[in-house]
Amino acid sequence: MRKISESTVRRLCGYLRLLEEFQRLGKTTVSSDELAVRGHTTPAQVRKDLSFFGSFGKRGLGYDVLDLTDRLRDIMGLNKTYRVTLIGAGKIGSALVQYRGFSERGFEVVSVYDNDESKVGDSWDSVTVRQVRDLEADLTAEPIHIAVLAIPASVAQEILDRLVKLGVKAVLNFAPTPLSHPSDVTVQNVNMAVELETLSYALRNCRDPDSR
Amino acid sequence: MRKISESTVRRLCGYLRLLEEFQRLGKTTVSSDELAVRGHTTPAQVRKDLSFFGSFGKRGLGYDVLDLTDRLRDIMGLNKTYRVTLIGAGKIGSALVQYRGFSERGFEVVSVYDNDESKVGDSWDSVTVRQVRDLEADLTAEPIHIAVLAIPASVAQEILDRLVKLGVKAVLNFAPTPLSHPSDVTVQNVNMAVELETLSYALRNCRDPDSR
DNA sequence: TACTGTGAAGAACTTCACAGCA
DNA sequence: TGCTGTGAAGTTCTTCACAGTA
Repeated sequence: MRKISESTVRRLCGYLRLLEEFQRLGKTTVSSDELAVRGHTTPAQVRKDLSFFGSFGKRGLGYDVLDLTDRLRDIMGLNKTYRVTLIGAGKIGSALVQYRGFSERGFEVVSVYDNDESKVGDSWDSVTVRQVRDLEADLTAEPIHIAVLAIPASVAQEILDRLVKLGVKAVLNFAPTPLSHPSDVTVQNVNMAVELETLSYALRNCRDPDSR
Repeated sequence: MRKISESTVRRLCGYLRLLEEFQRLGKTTVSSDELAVRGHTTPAQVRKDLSFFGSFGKRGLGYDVLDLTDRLRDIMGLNKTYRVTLIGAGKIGSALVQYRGFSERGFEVVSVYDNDESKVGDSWDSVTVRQVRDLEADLTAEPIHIAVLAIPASVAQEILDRLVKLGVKAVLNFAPTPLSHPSDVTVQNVNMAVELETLSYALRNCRDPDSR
């Protein structure tokens, strides 16, 4: 299949969320126009995004809500449960593990690691915090699909290297530093500082934030 | 000034972080090549991004680390303190308020709101959780620069509308729903579900996650 | 008739390649 | 000589516009 751009993939996630909303509202059919208005994009964009994967609509009618939901879930690989491990038992990690959207969408946190002995052994929901030095032994015994890095920038590369050696192919990185990794490993970066600074830039350049 | 793309702005944040790193390492001068390698981009991209704002380098030499840091901080509007309010005193909100990178970079959380009476009055660090119905009175008395929405999708639009009426021009939204807002208001969306689903898509489409 | 699916046009972004300067 | 700054070329992404069909 042709290479799909990251923006398309991210929009597909959005359509999925909107479809679930339309479903709750009792709609059985939806047009590219309705998806576009609700999702702040254009009908052409919606149709183009979907067309990369096939023809899911009916001309003159639109898309069947349930059918399109299923197909998108399939395209996104969301019809299975993913085993997730969290590295770093700090505040961000804690908030993430407790986040319901996580498990609701099939992402199950099966283990938490930290190198701080005072945290090791703590019980988090149903999982116990383990020593990060046991990573190799544990992940070899019970492989995981996705690793979440909620650790300081200074140790992120080292941990990522170890995860890559263990065969992990998908990583969600909260450490504010660019990480090197083989091209068959996907690393998604989430960086709060970048989001805030983007807002700072917007305030700075569109209007003096103190001028109102 | 010409319109700068969001990708450029996000990369500028990255350069800033790298410059601080180079500074800690004692480097006084840096080339577009070094920034590119460390930031996983290209030298041409670095130079082009910077060139939108001026000529900060010396031909044959590179960029002065301290000088470029200053100029970038200025471009990004990071030479001032921003007053931030957090709406939603749940887990995400709690993790955010405690996040040090926040205050270190000049983003000061000055108030927290919730509509849950059992949370109102709680002390969070130095701020007390307030009733969200006091939003109008409080923000009129003491305006803020940035609002962070850590609330359910179902109430996010309503709260945003109230914030817009109060003159807030920058919002960081953690609610997993597209929000409508005037074009002079900047809304940055952070959506954990999208990040995880992007990883799911990558696992699904590059290699069967169970095949290793 | 109403809306999809899609080539083709247009816009935005990235990379190239080289002139110009310390 | 070495590296920046920048038009021009190349590539990717978005929008247009219309043929096709339920």
